[in-house]
Amino acid sequence: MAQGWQEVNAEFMRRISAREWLPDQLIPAESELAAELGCSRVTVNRALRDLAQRGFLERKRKAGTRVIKNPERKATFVIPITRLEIENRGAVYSHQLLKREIKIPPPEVLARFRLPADSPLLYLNTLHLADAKPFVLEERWVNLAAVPELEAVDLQQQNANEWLVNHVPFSGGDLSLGARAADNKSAQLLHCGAGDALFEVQRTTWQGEQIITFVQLLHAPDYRLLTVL
Amino acid sequence: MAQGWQEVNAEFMRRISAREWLPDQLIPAESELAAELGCSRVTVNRALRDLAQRGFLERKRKAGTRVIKNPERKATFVIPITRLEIENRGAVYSHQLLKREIKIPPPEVLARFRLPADSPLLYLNTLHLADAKPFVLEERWVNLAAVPELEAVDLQQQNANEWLVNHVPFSGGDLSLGARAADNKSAQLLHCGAGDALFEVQRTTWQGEQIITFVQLLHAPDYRLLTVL
DNA sequence: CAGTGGTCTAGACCACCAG
DNA sequence: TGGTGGTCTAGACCACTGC
Repeated sequence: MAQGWQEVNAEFMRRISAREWLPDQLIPAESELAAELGCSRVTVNRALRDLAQRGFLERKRKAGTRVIKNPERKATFVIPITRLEIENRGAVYSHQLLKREIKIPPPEVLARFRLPADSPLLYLNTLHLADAKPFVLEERWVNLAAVPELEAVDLQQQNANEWLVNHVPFSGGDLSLGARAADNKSAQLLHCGAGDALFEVQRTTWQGEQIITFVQLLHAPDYRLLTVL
Repeated sequence: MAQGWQEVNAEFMRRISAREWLPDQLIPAESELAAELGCSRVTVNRALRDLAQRGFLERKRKAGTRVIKNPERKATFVIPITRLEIENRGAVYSHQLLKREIKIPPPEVLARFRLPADSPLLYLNTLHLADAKPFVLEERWVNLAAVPELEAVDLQQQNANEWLVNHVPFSGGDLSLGARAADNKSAQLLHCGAGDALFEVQRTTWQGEQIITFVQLLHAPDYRLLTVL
């Protein structure tokens, strides 16, 4: 007789895998399952809730619980702080602030911030190095209206990424991954050839309705983002 | 007085954001918080468990619960079935099976399968198209010892991805994302220039100890993988 | 050892929504 | 409108682990 919710969870998982519960099919109600397995309904609920969160079941009040046909596999990536990512590889982190200026960004950047056409933003261009070798080239736009304190920070010492993480916590954001050929300037900075295929990450971060920062990361060749399904 | 666990959760989140609970600092025990908020300990537990799962708290028996210093942002991507990904964009899906043969793979592939040096695998080369335009080029190796039924399937009709999803459910896997320059053959198939920067996904899928398949996806230029944090 | 989180139970009320 | 999942409560036992 199953006791813990993890055992119950595993048993339900088995039934799905073994096709005892068919895709698109309703499964018994919580109370029935609880009676069958000899545990409380709360335990069944915990197990089913977990399976639903992991994408194997769909639950609706009154309608009941059904098995999902094509369970979508989800991959979770950790969005690391660059310094920690480098240090976790056992390398020494350093960074160079290549440019820092307040200016009006190009229209495609302004559009992301949903700001009027003449809004100045803080532009930062930073090269992050691992063991003194170029690791990732960062271009960042910061909405100073949202984080005015950043203007006074010495970004030679602490990079903007880290300062923002520590001072503007728990915001939302979106992420876009792709590939881009290195232009001449990037190639020079990253010590690679012009035209080399580089892994690119673009991230917009906001808090509430306000957009805080837009950052584009161009990684050195051969960089790969890894995860487990 | 907070009643539901989501309210309790939000209140705790507020305390973290507002630095009432400082990073690296222990927070009161569940029973204390329950007394303070006037709800049961289970409700507090549910709220704290959620915050821990989302990476804001670290919980240890006896040691207590503490606020994490640099909360890691996590991004979740859905790993789509190629056909559905294309159809969700409103395009018509089709695919071409370019090659299908059973052969001994190169050593770097064999190593991923953890198989002896002379193990033959099923090799599949498939081009997936959206509205008849090349979308992604797939190279796949399948361990037929793990899924012998696949050998008899007509993969002109149903692509291997879909067949595997529907017949070998709920396996684990790992994922690697990067950028790669198009070689001549890939460029021709994807209708792009040789050397173009392409977004590459490599995925290994296993069930239990057995490795089922290794697949490499080369996306057409300008493809981007999107998600929300 | 003792305090913490992890979990189970039984019973209860409620929100939702398909029929 | 009744059945379903969502959740709360109070009390209890247990596993882990820092002291």
